[in-house]
Amino acid sequence: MASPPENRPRGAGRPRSAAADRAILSATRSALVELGWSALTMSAVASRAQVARTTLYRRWPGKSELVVDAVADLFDERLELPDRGSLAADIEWVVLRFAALLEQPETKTGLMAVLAEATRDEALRARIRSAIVGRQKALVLRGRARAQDRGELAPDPPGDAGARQAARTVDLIFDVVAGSVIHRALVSSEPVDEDWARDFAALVTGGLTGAGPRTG
Amino acid sequence: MASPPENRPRGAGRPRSAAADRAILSATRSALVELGWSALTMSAVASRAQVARTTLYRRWPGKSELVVDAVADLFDERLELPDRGSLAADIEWVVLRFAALLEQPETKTGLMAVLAEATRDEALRARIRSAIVGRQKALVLRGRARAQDRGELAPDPPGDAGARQAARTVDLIFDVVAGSVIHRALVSSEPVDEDWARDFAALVTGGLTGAGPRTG
Amino acid sequence: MASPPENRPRGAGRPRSAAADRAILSATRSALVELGWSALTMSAVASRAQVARTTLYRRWPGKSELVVDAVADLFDERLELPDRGSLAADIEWVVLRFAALLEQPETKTGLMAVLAEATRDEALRARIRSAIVGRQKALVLRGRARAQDRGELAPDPPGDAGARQAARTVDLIFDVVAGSVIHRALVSSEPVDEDWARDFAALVTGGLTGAGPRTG
Amino acid sequence: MASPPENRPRGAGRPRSAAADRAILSATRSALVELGWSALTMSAVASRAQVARTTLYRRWPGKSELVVDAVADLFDERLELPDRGSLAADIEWVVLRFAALLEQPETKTGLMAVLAEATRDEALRARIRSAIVGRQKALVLRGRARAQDRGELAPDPPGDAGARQAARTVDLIFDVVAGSVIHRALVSSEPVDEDWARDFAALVTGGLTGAGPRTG
DNA sequence: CCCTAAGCGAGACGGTACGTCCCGTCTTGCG
DNA sequence: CGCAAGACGGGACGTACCGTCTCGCTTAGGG
Repeated sequence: MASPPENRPRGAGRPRSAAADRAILSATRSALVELGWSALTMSAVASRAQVARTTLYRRWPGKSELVVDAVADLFDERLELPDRGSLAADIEWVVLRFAALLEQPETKTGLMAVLAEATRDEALRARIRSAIVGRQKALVLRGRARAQDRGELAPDPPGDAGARQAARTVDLIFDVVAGSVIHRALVSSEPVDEDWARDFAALVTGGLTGAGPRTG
Repeated sequence: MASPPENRPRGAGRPRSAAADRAILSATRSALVELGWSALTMSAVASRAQVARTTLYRRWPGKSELVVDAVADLFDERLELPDRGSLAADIEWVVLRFAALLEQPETKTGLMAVLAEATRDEALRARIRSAIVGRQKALVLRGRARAQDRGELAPDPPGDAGARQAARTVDLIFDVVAGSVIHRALVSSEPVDEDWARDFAALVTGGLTGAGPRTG
Repeated sequence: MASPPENRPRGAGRPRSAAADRAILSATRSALVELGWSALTMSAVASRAQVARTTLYRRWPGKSELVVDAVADLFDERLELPDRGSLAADIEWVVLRFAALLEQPETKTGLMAVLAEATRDEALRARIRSAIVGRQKALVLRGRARAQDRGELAPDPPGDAGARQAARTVDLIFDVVAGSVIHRALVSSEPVDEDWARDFAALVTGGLTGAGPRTG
Repeated sequence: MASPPENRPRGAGRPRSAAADRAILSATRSALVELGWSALTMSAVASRAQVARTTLYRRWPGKSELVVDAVADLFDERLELPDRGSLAADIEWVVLRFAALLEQPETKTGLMAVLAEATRDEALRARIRSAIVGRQKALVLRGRARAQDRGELAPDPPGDAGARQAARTVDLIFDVVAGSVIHRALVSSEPVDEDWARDFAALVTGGLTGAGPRTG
């Protein structure tokens, strides 16, 4: 759940309203869709959330951080990976699932804007990774393990070297899957439909089962 | 060369200074690096370019358009693709080449910012595609043709269906290559080094030469 | 002693801390000196008095009232009028005494600020008159009586008309003395020293003993 | 005429609107009357003057300075001193004239507030003296000269000592007249009517013609 | 001796004004 | 007409206080 960091002493003083938190994040998302990043103002969010502007600043340092948290919620939804029978089918499913997320205007606008803002701000980048991107990586891990169980992929070699190699592969797959879908959807402005998903899954599966990355 | 559209009547009055154009675009790039997108102001550009703010507005409608033009220049550099002997080696070379471009702070910041801005603006998105992204696609075409000459990839089937199939594959490869590199560099914040490029190239080559996208 | 009105039911519950009252008024005075009226905030007073902001509001309705009470204390000091032997000497003494009070930064700032605030608020003006200004008038009465005893001034004529006439004169003297000193010290920004006091006393004594106000 | 200092380079750029200046000062005065010092905001002034808030800040650093200039205008009115035939009558006239000024709510509120603010700010105090208070002193000089011509007052002794003595007397009278009237009107909250003016004039004339300040 | 009503600290809350910065437009005067 | 300079109306920013409101914890009487 996305919300401002709660490392406050607690005990003294009136507690913060949890309802306000929810209202603010929700208002941020809807305002983001209607106004876009640059026209999104703290005032707009505040008035939509029926909350004073100061309350926003009490919880978040600025627009970027607020939007990151607001957008992160959207990526919190079900991350289950139903077993579709084969590695290729699993990949297709993930791709379409992710694409559906990027279809939603709020996700699209928010994600890109926040990424752009993060270009110059490593702290923000880290926040994005932990709040949004990182948790998607679990999917890759699960799908890979399942493919190994099925015998589609070779099991990890034992030992430290094997673990390192596995991690490298997971990172690679993750960048390829997420990056390709984002690029297709947001840069090329072409639909990520079933056809594309099938082509993409075939490409990746072929690469993985055929040669696979060579050991460094 | 990026510059403001020149569909002006021409003839009467003092002509616009070409030197100003150059100074402005260059100032925009340097300011973008130092300040980042959001802190980049027209005033800042104007004072760096030793130019009045009015002069900027006479040539570009706003910040986004100015930055797109300024950044586009950077992608105009050499797009040659030396023959490295194999498909995998060619891909590696392209990846590292592109990564080097993204290392430059101006490219990184500018590209992401402009993409984010474009999320809500199809006209801007088109401008980006034609000015920046599109011309990269030529590389993919050339590399693929070369691999077909070498026999690494099957030649395109004849007829319309074959051409469509070829176009689909080119688009796919392009999204995969560009997207993966961008994601690795700008989201995961991990280096796009020779090791990663080799792994990536192996993955893609395996997918292409092994199964390849099935015909829809 | 200045303090918040105590018309509270009394009996049940924890009684208010008298120490807090003292700390608050003292903190108000010191803060007033260091910060001036406009920069003086309830928060500043609270933190100096080691007291919660709420405690202030429980006792005073706002800044003006708090400052009036705090400043009034300063005018509570010794109001004795030693017999200096002549009307002129008595006036000199009063003038220098008052000037010394206005030298103190807390009195100066506080008095003017409170007067300004009172310009639009008759209730506050009344409070000031009764808490601060009014009690100074006793000095004039005493000095005048003494001068009449000495024979420097004519005794009050008997009857109502005489009393009214006496009251008018006292009011006049009071405004002249207080007003002149305040103007010299706070507007002209010139020192109220012994020379000035002597000149002033000479002027007033001359006016009083010579012609004196004619009967209306 | 009160207005922001005009020590700007001049020549380049669009000149400031003089109409705006007038509108702002006038709006300030009316807002001051209706709202009082503390409720007077820059926004209120701006909207009354049909001017952007930034325009205010371009010309004055803050509220205090703006109000000083606005109030100063009111003291710019006719400062003539008609010859009323005697020193006492002249003084009466000046007193009533000044009192009439202080009756106007704008003058009253503005003057006191500005004086209070100036208590802690010598620069502001100087500005007040030069813009408001100082020019009133000319009246005293003229009245005194006229009384000397009439023979009511002794002529100034020649030489430096005489000039110094004259200056001291003028300063004294000025503080006494202005201070007494202000105190009567704004602190005692009593009317400065013809009766009071006559009493006051009698007191001062008596002091001047009778003993007068002794030589230090 | 405990009960209870108030005091008290802390701090969140809805507001409002501040003074600054930038936007995009407009008016100047000089080439 | 281009151009530099800079005023203009407008709007968002982030900060500081305001006066009110909840909290949980003292802390005195009064039963």
